[in-house]
Amino acid sequence: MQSYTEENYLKTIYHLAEKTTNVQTNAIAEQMQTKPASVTDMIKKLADKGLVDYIKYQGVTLTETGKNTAIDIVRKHRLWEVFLVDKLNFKWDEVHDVAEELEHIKSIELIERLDEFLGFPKADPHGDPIPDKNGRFAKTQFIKLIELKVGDAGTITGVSQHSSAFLKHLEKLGLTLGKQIQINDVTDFDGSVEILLSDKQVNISREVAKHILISSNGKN
Amino acid sequence: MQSYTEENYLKTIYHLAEKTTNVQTNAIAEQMQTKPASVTDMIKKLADKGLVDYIKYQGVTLTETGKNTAIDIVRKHRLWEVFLVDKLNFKWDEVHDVAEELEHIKSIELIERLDEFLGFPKADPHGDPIPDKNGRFAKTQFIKLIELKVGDAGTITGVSQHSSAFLKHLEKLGLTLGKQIQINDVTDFDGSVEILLSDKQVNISREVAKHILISSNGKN
DNA sequence: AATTATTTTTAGATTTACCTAAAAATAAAA
DNA sequence: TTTTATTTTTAGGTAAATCTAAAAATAATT
Ligand SMILES: [Mn+2]
Ligand SMILES: [Mn+2]
Ligand SMILES: [Mn+2]
Ligand SMILES: [Mn+2]
Repeated sequence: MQSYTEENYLKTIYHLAEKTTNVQTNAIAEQMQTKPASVTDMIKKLADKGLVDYIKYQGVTLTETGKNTAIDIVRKHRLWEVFLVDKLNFKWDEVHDVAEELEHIKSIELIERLDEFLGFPKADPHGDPIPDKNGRFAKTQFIKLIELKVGDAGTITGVSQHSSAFLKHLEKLGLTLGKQIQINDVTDFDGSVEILLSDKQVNISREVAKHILISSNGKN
Repeated sequence: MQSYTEENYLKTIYHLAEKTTNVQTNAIAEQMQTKPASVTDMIKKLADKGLVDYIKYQGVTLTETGKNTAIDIVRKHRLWEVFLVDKLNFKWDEVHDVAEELEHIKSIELIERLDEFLGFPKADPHGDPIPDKNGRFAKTQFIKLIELKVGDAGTITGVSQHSSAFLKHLEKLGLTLGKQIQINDVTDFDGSVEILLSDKQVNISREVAKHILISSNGKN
């Protein structure tokens, strides 16, 4: 049984490991809004518990057990997000902090039944995949919108940035999950992208385009 | 802002204060499965925060703020219990421990929307009243089944014992909330009570009869 | 009223999750 | 390959919530 704090560390390490194989102390500290010294302390504890492999100065990797635990927390987090949006009418930019707390409720039964109640959803409100009760989930094949070329079309199926400001911005522009888009033009001047969305046209900055994930379905 | 622990103390004090005006250290310790010394420490902290009035050796009482905080936690606890039973199909004897955790999730928005989602329920699965968002609730007028006389009738509207064993027992006997009952007989030998329930007859011990709450609706 | 029993509080420790400041190891630059 | 910069760890300490053992206050009995 892990403490809330341990669970948060495991989840953070898991997410960081999606980008770099060896997760560094400083990266964890930044993500968790804490100090590197505190991270070292916690890493030692997690290593003692067999949840991470740790060699001094070489960063950490999750063990099988550690990874499974992390995936389970991710599963809970995403299921709760679906609940908040689908059932309680939260907006997709409002759910993260509450889910951050709810993910730590310890009851297998609860999460099984919640999953069923929600109709066994495959993705959360941000398009991130929800692991099933065995921790399995399809590794979704996304392309960043910024990588599309003029003429390319696709469907918005995810975002790689979960800040409320970013999500609110997308919402205002009508760039929500499931929407069909096509690239009309890429502005020479600032690299901003002109998108065709249903009938209207929308212009988004490079920065925004980087964080929209597209499942490509045409024109190439 | 209170810690989970502080919230649990406040709730415990609130419940104990329903029975005795001055809540004693030992009573809190027993209820919270901790030692009296720990309780004294916590009481001092709660007193410093203005949540309880405390005179050494004289026990504690909740201040207005403390009472409001406690009621808010009770509200959350009971709403989550309704959610678990109504939406996730938990049995009434399975919800307590999970609700014990869920009640500490800190989000006013969450609980408002949950309340609405559930249809603003007035009572939890055990018949206990759910305070509204201003902390107000009707003080329900119950009679213990054991106090009824032969011939008296009424409706089961609550229980004063929440242990899983007790609730499972009631369920098996068909003595669930909303059921109409009538007292057929009280056995001389052991004081057990013979109840008419729909068409069948049920015999319950004095101990069980003490913890069933009836809203009397007839024959007197 | 004195004695005994119960309740409550204090004193001193422990564990968890943090912190700061300084030392040690590793990586990057000159 | 030194020197410098960055990263990571250690050393020593704090605050929250607990504990045990012992002392103090209150309540109950003789
Ligand atoms: Mn969390
Ligand atoms: Mn999400
Ligand atoms: Mn609780
Ligand atoms: Mn209840």
